[in-house]
Amino acid sequence: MLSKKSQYAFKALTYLSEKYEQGPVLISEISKKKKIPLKFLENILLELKKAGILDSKKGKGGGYFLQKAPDQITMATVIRLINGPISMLPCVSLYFYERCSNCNEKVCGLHDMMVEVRDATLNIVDNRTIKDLLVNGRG
Amino acid sequence: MLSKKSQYAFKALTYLSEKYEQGPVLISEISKKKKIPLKFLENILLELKKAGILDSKKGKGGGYFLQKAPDQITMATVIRLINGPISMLPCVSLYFYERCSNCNEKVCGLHDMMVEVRDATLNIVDNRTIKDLLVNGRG
DNA sequence: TATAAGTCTATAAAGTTGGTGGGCTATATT
DNA sequence: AATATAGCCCACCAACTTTATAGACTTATA
Repeated sequence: MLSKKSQYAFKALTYLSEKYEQGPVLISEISKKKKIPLKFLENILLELKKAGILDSKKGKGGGYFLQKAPDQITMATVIRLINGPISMLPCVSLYFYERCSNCNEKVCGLHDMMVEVRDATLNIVDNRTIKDLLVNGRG
Repeated sequence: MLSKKSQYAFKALTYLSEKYEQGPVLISEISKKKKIPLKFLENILLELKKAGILDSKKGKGGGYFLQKAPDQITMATVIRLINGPISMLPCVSLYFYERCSNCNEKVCGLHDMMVEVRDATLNIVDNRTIKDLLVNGRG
């Protein structure tokens, strides 16, 4: 399941997409409009910034804004950053791989099945962007 | 990600599948062979029993055994029981549905996308059983 | 009735999640 | 230069979940 933090991140990104190329947006504005706890949102936005998804400006007239176009930010990137692995097992993860302790990946039925699930999921989240979150005034 | 508990459950079910219709198997035997903490395994097996997946016999000569054939126990059933929702959001879950707090499902891009992910995942885990976990002496 | 083996209840350590508080730093304006 | 604005950073915390463990209880068999 996606954490609440991830859901907040998507709401914030949706909001910032609507304001894309319209200058910096205040954290407090996003917090208010999307009903996200201010300080928690602060952490999330900072994380998105450090990952190169957002950028910010300090001082008066400052705020946060998208660093790339909405259709250049994939769902997979955001999920991995804020939520963690997309795979159901560490041993099938592409970005968070960890060896299985008590089983041999090469002869593990569960492994094979989870690879399938991973690929089916990636097929969607790798090919969708946050632009897809705001079709027809949605969000 | 699947919890350690889920992985233990699958290992135990794999082992019990190999011994299907060969009489009760001791918890301690499964624990030893699959390297699963005994008391933890106890809880897991009991849960699987209460869900009608396993059955047991007490006293001497007792133990656990599959209540259905391995190919009659879907992955989805076990995951939902031991791990929880398969969906990435409560608002798209079929078995653990919960309404979204601050968004309208009918006009939510994230919702729509997560429905896709759910269906792609279900398409696999609904059509695989624990029999598929033990192809060619695997496990 | 002794023993084997599952069942039930309770507890607890460790880690994760969701959230807060307060001070620091950079920027714009006057 | 002073001040106000707004993001940055650090530290902490309560609640919950995960991963167990301990011990007493029940039931079946020989």
